[in-house]
Amino acid sequence: MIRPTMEDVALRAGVSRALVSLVMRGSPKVSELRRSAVLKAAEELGYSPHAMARSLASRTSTVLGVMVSDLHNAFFAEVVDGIDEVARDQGFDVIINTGGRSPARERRALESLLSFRPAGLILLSPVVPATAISKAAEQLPVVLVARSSRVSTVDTVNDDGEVGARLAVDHLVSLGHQRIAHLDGGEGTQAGPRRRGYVAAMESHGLVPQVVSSEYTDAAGARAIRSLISDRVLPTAILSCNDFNAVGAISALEDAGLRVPGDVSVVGYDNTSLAALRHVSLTTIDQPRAEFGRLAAGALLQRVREERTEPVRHLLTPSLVVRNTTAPPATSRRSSGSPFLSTAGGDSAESGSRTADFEAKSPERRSRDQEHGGPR
Amino acid sequence: MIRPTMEDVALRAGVSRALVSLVMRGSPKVSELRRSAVLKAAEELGYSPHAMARSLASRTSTVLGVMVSDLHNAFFAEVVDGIDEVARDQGFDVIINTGGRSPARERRALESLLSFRPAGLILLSPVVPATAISKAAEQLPVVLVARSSRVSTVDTVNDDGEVGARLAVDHLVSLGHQRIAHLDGGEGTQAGPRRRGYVAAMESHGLVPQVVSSEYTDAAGARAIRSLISDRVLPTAILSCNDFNAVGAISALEDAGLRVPGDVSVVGYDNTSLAALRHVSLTTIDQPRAEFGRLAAGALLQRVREERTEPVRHLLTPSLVVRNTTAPPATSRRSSGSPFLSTAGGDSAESGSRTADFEAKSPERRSRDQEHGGPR
DNA sequence: CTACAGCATTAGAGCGCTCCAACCAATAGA
DNA sequence: TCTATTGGTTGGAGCGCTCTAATGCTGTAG
Repeated sequence: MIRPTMEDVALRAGVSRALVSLVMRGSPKVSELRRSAVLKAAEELGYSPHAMARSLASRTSTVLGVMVSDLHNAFFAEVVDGIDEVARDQGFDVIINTGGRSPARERRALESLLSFRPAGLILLSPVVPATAISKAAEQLPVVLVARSSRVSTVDTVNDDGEVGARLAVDHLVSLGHQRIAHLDGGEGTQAGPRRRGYVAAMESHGLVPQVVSSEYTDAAGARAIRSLISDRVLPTAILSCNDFNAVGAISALEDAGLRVPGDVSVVGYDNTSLAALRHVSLTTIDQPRAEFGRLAAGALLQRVREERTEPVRHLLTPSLVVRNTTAPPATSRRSSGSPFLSTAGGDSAESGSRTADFEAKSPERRSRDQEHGGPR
Repeated sequence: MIRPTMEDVALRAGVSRALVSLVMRGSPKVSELRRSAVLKAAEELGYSPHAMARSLASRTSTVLGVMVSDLHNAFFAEVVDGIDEVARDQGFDVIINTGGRSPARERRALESLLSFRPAGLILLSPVVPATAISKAAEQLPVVLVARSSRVSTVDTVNDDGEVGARLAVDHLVSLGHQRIAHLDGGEGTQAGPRRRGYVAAMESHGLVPQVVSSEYTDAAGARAIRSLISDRVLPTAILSCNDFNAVGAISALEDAGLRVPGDVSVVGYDNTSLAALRHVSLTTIDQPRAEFGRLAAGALLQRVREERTEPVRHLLTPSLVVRNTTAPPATSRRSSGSPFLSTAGGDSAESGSRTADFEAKSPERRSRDQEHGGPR
């Protein structure tokens, strides 16, 4: 249970501790003779450097701290992949922490991460108050992902929810839909931009927005649909605030005897692995998650190396992924649809002519099966 | 960007560094006067102790390292929840790392974790060779979750896959099924016990096991079903190796015009959040994941405190969660079923009488909606 | 008045490492 | 021959902290 120190290696190799240090750091100014002797001794002793002592002595760190607000969400796993990739390339280690979406726990997690004196911090969608973030930013470089900030010492990486919502609306309009409702994400940080994008896109097509209050869960999606049905104001297409919500919406629609996409089209948001399951096969908006991670790590390392002091605000463009939950609306003339579909509204007739100007950005259909490994 | 040290606090409070140290560690042998003076100075300076310097000086650590083999899998998130809970209670910090299911990356992740000289290590379903694990175990306490080991210095926490598979088979038999196939998990660590449990359960009911080679992905589940259909040996019930596989199987069944559970019942394994989605509503086997984490952390801390030296092997009992993908088989007399159902086999007629002796262990139906938060 | 607790406080060594300045050949230049 | 120069090597200070032993300071007993 006791690990050998540099002193032990030096003794065994018959050199000084300082020389061992040089070898361990790959210094070029060590003779081949000594180098191999040291390496051999280290190998025999099972020595590996003590990261904390090293960073204490060098007053630098090769560690990046990452706080994940919610480990249950696979969204973050992919961001971490991107971070990991860049960090590894540049010789940095990553340590992760989680706050479980609770401000108190997150605060503790932040403190804990800080106590390691990492070179920098990446916070994935943190829920702690902005003051806690800017306080941390006084001590080391901080990058925020999926959360915005106005503090000039922190960089941010976000997706452009307005563009994403617009992509979805354009897609539905190009299919011929005119009555498109948005199941809103409520308080969620990204709900605002998505809602704004939806409203703006609808208006730019001359259509009437219909925002239904909902949440980021499948239960909330189902609830919203049931209320639309009982109010007899069900549209021909739904844009959910995220994939979970969309899946809940689909269930409720099917429970009511409606077919997706036959009677109602549904678009999700996030392109979680859930959406890619053939059983679900959800048309949705994809965010370049790994790219989020790469950009975040890149921005952080720039700060760490003091190559930049002005803040960077990455706003990534999401893309549309067309799968099997969207289709042209059932033509109202044939009226083959359900009795739930309301006949009111639709005061814009010319929107069909805009179909042509739609074009999905890099639609991806690649299978994501690899990602679904079960526990072993 | 420069953090204050203990020295700074001492100076400002007009005391010695050693006294500050005592206050920081909550020592009782400090007068109230000095204590508050120190605390005030620390607060004003925004001081917080340097974890690495502390652990270096004290030659102890309050950090538990956790290596997660796959962050994308929500299974591990819940295990981490359990670990976190216990660790926090006992004043330990948790740092997480991931190896992305690649032995090479995992090895590096292990090294990285080790370089922090944590008090102990928990490895969640690692794929590194056993030698790497036992080498690590020479340096600090190690607990394995979802992977077994024979090394006497490492503790393990696993679910009893044999019992889980038996629960599933018993459930299906109690519904009247006799032709039950198992879609096998192949090389996955837990696939063996599940397969053995399935075979043993089938035989104990006097039924003929039908093991179909598959994998832990939804694509593999679909593939397996298609081959069963084309071979005309589709049973009335399927026990998948995990939930993803089950969802793939269900899709393939539905694509072929079969109804679940009307024509074929399907049982998953793991009770991932996926299974709980109302759109999926999968009957499955639940593992007490948070309990895994709690037990792992508990076992680790025992070793850390040197309260125990003999290995501990936790084997937790899974439970059946009945949802909507299982039902009694379509009676063959009416033969309303599909042309795919083979008529061969079924050499045991008395198994129906065993229906009564089945009882699910703590079947849980509580909604897991809370867990499906989208990114914000 | 001295002795001796008992308590609060502190000096100083040291944890495993890095880094700087110094050192020591060995070679090159004058 | 003597001084620079270079490349390899080393001692020692110090990173921010803990911990042990020693210190000073009451207060009480002898």
